[in-house]
Amino acid sequence: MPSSTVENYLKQILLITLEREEKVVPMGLISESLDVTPGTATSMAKNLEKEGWLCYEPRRGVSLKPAGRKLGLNILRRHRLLETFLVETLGLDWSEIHEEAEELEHAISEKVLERLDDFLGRPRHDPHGHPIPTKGGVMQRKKSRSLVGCKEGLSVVIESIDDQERNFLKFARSRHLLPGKKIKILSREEEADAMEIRVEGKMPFSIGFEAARKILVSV
Amino acid sequence: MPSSTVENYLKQILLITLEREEKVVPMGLISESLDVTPGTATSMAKNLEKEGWLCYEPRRGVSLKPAGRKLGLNILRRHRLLETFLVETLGLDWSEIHEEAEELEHAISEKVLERLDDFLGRPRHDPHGHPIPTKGGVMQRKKSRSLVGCKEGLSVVIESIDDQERNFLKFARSRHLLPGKKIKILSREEEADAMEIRVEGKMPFSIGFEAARKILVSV
DNA sequence: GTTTTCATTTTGAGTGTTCAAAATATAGGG
DNA sequence: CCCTATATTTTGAACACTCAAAATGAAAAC
Repeated sequence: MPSSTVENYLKQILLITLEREEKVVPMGLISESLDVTPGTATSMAKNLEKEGWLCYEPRRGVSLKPAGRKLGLNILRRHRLLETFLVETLGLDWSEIHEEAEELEHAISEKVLERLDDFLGRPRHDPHGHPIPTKGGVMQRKKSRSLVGCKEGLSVVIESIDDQERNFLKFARSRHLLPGKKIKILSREEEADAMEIRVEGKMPFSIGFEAARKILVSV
Repeated sequence: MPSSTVENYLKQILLITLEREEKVVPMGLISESLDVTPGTATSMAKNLEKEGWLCYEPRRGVSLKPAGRKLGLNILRRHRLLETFLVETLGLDWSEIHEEAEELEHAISEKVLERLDDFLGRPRHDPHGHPIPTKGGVMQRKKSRSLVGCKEGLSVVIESIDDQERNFLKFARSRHLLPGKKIKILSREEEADAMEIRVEGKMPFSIGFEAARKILVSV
């Protein structure tokens, strides 16, 4: 039975793999995202290789083997289902569910997870708009673009919010930047690193490129 | 923040303290109930003392300090609320919830726990009939007697089932031995170590003293 | 008052995970 | 081609928890 440390490494490596669309993940990204020193990530990578979860190529990085990918997806499923439960059923705030799910995902059994899935009505997306992998380990990956790349005048629908940071999520909710909402890009100011947008039915406001980058949309 | 190991030790020590109605808990009972070697229990007791949870008197045992008692009660609260949730909301079987709750109790935050408590309607007893400590750390202790000590002809109500063992719980449920059920003692056979009982509305059957001991009742 | 028995403690070691700091590769710029 | 900046690896140590097995203490049996 893999420890929660192992589970965290594999989940994070999976997320980085998907994000970069690149099989090999350099050690730096791992140590940074898990907040451990580089040396720790290296020694852990060797352990994970010995246990068959991934391949470790010195000075290049790691790449998930099928077993590691499967476990990573499974943890992601747990995480996202739990987040959904915390918001839908217990009414927790969008901005505080990540840390909670981070703990619970390692403690919940397969059996309880499936019951929870039933109870929630087998949702396909979590509250952030991220897809929930199926029990079989399948996760549909739609190529969504970031708000930051959208031209003036365009109307788009928010697909997901790609940041777990508390304060950013609070901001997003306060401006009604939620999955499913329609928004229009009123103007772009290249020099000011900002754009002006309007969420349907709300007041227009401006948002910096850095923040807009975290908002994924579909046309 | 106490580790789940610490939490487990304190919860178990609390349970033994309550059961024996004796402040000092000998090391043997601890190592047995947590399934660790005696040496491990001793060295852990020293750590727990250093951290202020309890007093350790060599060759006598440990006794909880207020902090340890409080944390123990808190873990017990988590455990029993989670068991209730697993049965009431997710429909898990009575006999399988103990192990599940055993894991989750260390991962759930205070905040989520209180939301869960609200969601469940602030139950006072878990599915086994055990009292759930309040948020403030109060647990009412009714002196209930065991079925094994009941005389022939007596009618009693089941208060709780004092065993977490899967197979025993399965047996109990199959015979409708559940908290709240009324039962009548039809006869006692001292020599046979068994008694014949009838659950209200069901067929009579006999139960050994060993099993009857685990069933707590009120007159 | 010895001896036996049983519970408990000590000792020495191992596992998994982590860090800080020193050593080493690799890629790019001069 | 060398030199520097950066990413990565190695080393040595620590922490929390665990075990097996030997040593000790205290109570019970003789």
